[in-house]
This record gives sequence, structure tokens and C-alpha cells, in this order.
Amino acid sequence: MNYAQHLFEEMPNPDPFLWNSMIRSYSNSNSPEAAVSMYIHMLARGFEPNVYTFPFLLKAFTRDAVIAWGDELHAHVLKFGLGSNAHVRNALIHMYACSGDIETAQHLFERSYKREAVMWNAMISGHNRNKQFEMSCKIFVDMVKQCVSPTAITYISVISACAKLRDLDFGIQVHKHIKESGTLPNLKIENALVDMYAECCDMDAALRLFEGMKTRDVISWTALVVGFARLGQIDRAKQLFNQMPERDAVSWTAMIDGYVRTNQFKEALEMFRDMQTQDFRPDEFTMVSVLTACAQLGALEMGNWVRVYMDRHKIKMDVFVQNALIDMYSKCGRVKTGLEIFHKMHERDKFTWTAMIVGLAINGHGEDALQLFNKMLRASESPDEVTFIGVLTACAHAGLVSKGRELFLGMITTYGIKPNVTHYACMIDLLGRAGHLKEAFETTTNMPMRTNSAIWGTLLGACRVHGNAEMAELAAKNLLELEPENGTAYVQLSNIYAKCKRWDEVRRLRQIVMERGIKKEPGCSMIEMNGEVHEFVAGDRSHPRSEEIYTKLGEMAKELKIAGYVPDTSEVLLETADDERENAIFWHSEKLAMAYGLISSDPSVVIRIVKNLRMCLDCHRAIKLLSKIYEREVVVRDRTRFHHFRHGLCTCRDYW
DNA sequence: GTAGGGTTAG
Repeated sequence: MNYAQHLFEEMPNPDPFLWNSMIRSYSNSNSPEAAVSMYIHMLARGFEPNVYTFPFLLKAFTRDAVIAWGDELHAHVLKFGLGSNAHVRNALIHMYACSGDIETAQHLFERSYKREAVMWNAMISGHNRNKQFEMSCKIFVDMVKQCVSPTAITYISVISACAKLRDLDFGIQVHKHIKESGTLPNLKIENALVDMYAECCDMDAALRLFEGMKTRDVISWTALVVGFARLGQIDRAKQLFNQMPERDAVSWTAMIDGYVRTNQFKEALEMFRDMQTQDFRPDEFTMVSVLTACAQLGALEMGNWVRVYMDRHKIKMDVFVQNALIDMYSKCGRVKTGLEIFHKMHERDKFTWTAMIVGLAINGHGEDALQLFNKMLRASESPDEVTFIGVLTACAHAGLVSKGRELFLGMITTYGIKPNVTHYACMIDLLGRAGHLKEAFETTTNMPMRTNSAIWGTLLGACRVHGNAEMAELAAKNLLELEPENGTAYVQLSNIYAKCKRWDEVRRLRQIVMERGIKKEPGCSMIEMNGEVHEFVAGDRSHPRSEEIYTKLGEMAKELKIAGYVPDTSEVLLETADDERENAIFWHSEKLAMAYGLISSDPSVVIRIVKNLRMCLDCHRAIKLLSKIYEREVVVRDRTRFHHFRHGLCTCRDYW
């Protein structure tokens, strides 16, 4: 462009054609500023724009450019008498619709004397760009009613809208329409159709179409990969992925995201490593999936690495990536870093606020979470049901009962959000843990939907804290009806009986557990060291450094004894023989992970552990002491919240 | 010799 510009300036008498060429080139290279400046130059030299000028000029207009110059150029169009030219009108409609000013686009559209397919297409794609997919479908229907023949591009756009809406019925209608219209099958239409069927989970139809295609490209294959991954059939997705004749960053990301969606986070990171060894450049989409995997695994080192990598390779840090970073840092127990990102963001959406509120809540900063919620409201961002999960969790963890009740009510009355079963579980947790067992129980009976095992498990947990045997029986009975094999329910109920010295009942429960061979869901702890995630289950000896780990465990046991620790075996499954009980808890996964952390890192390193279940009482006490004995900061994330151990204390203040 | 509308991943 520099050279072209240079030559252009040398011309004694550039004609309108050449002016237009220059404007077109600047537009095509996405520099609306340069294109506009060229146009102004043209006017200054006394040349009049013609019907070609505006389509070129407006093509590169981004949202900002429209705000800056849109209306003024629109005025020029009218002034130069070009407003009735179809190309110019289309360019204007396209510009307004795609930049979000649907009203102006609509206005121009309705006042157009002759509406060709291209103009309809601009309206449909404009609505697509603004995520108004129902409108896209509606416009398509109008178009057909008015006997305007859709073009291939119409079909592609409207099918894409069906896919986004997951509207299979309408998608099938459009498909029929295409067949009847005699439109020649082309790759892009077929891709759009395969994608639509896959998005709507009709993989049979997607495959049938795919099989029948004469040619396929990377998009056709990726659509299938995404479809199977979304259905949880990740093996099938991987199979197709391996069969693809060529892959690109999108297909790699689809696969990585597939693993994330099926909760296979380590596999997601492995896939990401493969992607890099095969020299594919990740982009900001890839990074969102990778960061989500890091968040779930508590893989802070890897998460940090992603941030540095993005900076070094100039990958766009958009609002999606920043939201994922906030989530990653919060779920790795580094809520402060999450806050730094939050405060630096120029643009925040609903997800940003929600991620930050949830992050504060699970890290034990209940009050801060609620303050942030108020700020969110003041920033006119409307909370959704997930935001309220965060808000209610904040109240539950901080023991803010009346605030919780108030917010729960406000959620319904002020925001019109219907509470789901998880919101009720939060309320029952909040009330029960704070000792309002009766009200917690009443909540379970007044719920407008069926109770599930999480509801009864929550109530049972609260009964354990407060030693209420009667209600515990009731909760356990309900829970076991839904999940007869739930070992934790037996353990908790038995503990409560033991607390009340009802030994007959304890024996009876043990009998049932032995007879039915009931097992507890295995606890699993993960710890990341030097960018690698290590997993431990109780009594695990599969780790290559197992020997050292158990030696360290022995040392830890001695140190604990000196510090006056007595093992608390109350949460061990009943079938375990008494002499094995101490070992059983001493070989808990979080203690193994802790031992591994101690032998494999410097004393200054914070040990970060992620556990799949709630932490057990004994491990909580032991790690508190260990944090003092070894002067180590330990952060444990369990199923519901964080425990930050330091100097023999935990941030949960033992309220959990 | 200049022109219009579109598809895949968060």
C-alpha cells in the first residue's frame, strides 16, 4: 500500500476509477481510517464520489468506525444522490446491521423500493452477528412469503441461525426448502447443514449428509468432531479427528474443548501439548479451553504459563480469555491475581462479574463477594442464575443467614429468576449449617421441584454438624432411597448415632454395609508440580516416588504425634477393622499429595491440592497442624470450597 | 478495468 500510495501521489490527474481503487485497497486491508482519509482527500481535490465509492468505503467499517463516521457518510450518500442505488443501499444496510444498529438498517430496508435477495441476506447476517437468531429465521420466512428466491448465502446464514438456536425442526424445513428449490449442493451449504444437525444432536442425519458429500473440507470434519464431543462421545470424536485428512487450529481446539466438556481435563492438556508439538498455533479460543482445564485441575503453573505464552505470541486477550483467567486464578486459590485482572479489564460482561463473585465466595471472602454483587447491579449488568449460585454460596460460607434469605427472595421477585435445585441446596446448606435445621428441613418440603441426593446430602451434613439424630435419620432415609449405595450417607448416619451413644443402631448399619458391600466414592487428590499434574487415591502406591512418599508420611505421623495430634477415625467406612482405621485415614489421598508436595518442592512453595470430595475432618485437622510444623502454606480446594492453611490455622475458620 | 450478501471453535 505504501508503494501504491506513492505512485498515486505522483499521478498528475488521478481519475475517479483510481480514487476508488485506492479506497478499496485501504478498506480491504481493514484500515477504515485510511479509507476515510482518502475519501476526504478526494473531495478536497474536487472529485465527486460515484456508485462504486461507497460500497468500497463502507465495507471495512467496524463498530467504532460506524460510530465515528457512519451517519456523516450516510448524509454524503444522500447529498450526492446515490441513495437509491442498490449496491450503495446494501452497503449501508450491511454496515448498520453488522455494527449493531439494527433499527437504522431496518429503516433503510423497509423503505427500499426493490428488495433483492442480497439486501435480505444483509439483514439476516446482521441479525446473526448480533445473536438475534430468531429474527434471522423470521426474516427468512418473510422473504419466502414475498417470493424472493433465497440464494446459497441466504441458506448458509439461516441454517447457521438454526444451529445456534438448536432448532432442529426449523432446520429440517430449511433443508427441505433447499432440496425443493433445486439449488445445487455446494460445499458451504452442506457444511452449514452438517453443522446444524450436529449442533442439534442429530448425528445420524449429520453423518448421512457427510457421507453423501462429494468433497469435504476441514470444516465438514470439524462439525462432526464437535457434534460427537458435545454428546459426550469423545472417543468417536477422537476417531474422526485422527481420520481427518488435514487439521487446523479450530479442529484442535474443538478436540481440546471436547475433553474439557467431558471432564477429562488432563487429556485436554495432553491434547494441547500434542497440538504444539505438531506446530499448530493456538489462538484465543484454544486458550479459553486450556485455561478451563487448568482451572478444574488447579494447575496454576500451567495457567501462568498460558498467560505468558499469550503475551509473548501476541494472542488476543479478549473478554472471554480474561474471564477464563479470572476463573482459573480463583479455582487455583489465587483470588488476588483474579482481582487484579478484573480491575484492569476495559470491558466486562455478565460472566466476568459472575466469575469474580464465585471466586471470592469459594475462597472464603463472602462479604467481598456480596459487595461485588452490589457493584455489578450498579454497573447495570443483570445477574443470572449462576450469579445467584455465587451469591448464595458466599452467604453460606460466611454464615450470613438473613442476607441469604433476602437475596433468595430478591432473586425471584426482583429478577424473575426461578430458583433451580442447586439454589435450594445452597439455601439448605446456609440454613442448616447455621443451625436453623427446622427451617432447612421445611425448605426441602416446600421446594416446587423434586428433591435430589444433593439436597438430602446437604441436610444430612448439617445434621452431623449439629448432632441432630432424628432429622439425620430422615435425611439419610431419603438420600438412600435415591442412592442406595451411597457409602458416605451410612458413615454420617452412623457417626450421629455414635454421638448419641445408640450403639445398636451403629451395629445395625455396619451389618448392612458389610452385607451389601457398600463402598465410599473414592477420594482423589491432585497436585501440580513443575507443570505436571499428579493424582493420588487413598493408599496409592502407583507413583514412581511412592517409596519416598510413604517414608515422608511416616515422618509426618511422628511429627503430628509430638504436636499432640490424635487421629479422628470417625469418618472411616464402617467395614474397616479397628486396627486398620488409623492407617486408612493416614493414607488418605490429600495426605499423600501433601507428602509428595513436601518432598518435591522448596519450602517457599505453596502446596496446592485439589480434591474431588469434601475434605475429611481428620485431614483438615492434620493439615492445619502440618502447616505449622513444616511452616508451609497449603491450599486445598475440595468439592465446594477452599481451605487456605497457614501457621496452624485455616481460612474457613472451621466453619465448613 | 471498479461493486453487494455467507459457513467451523469460547
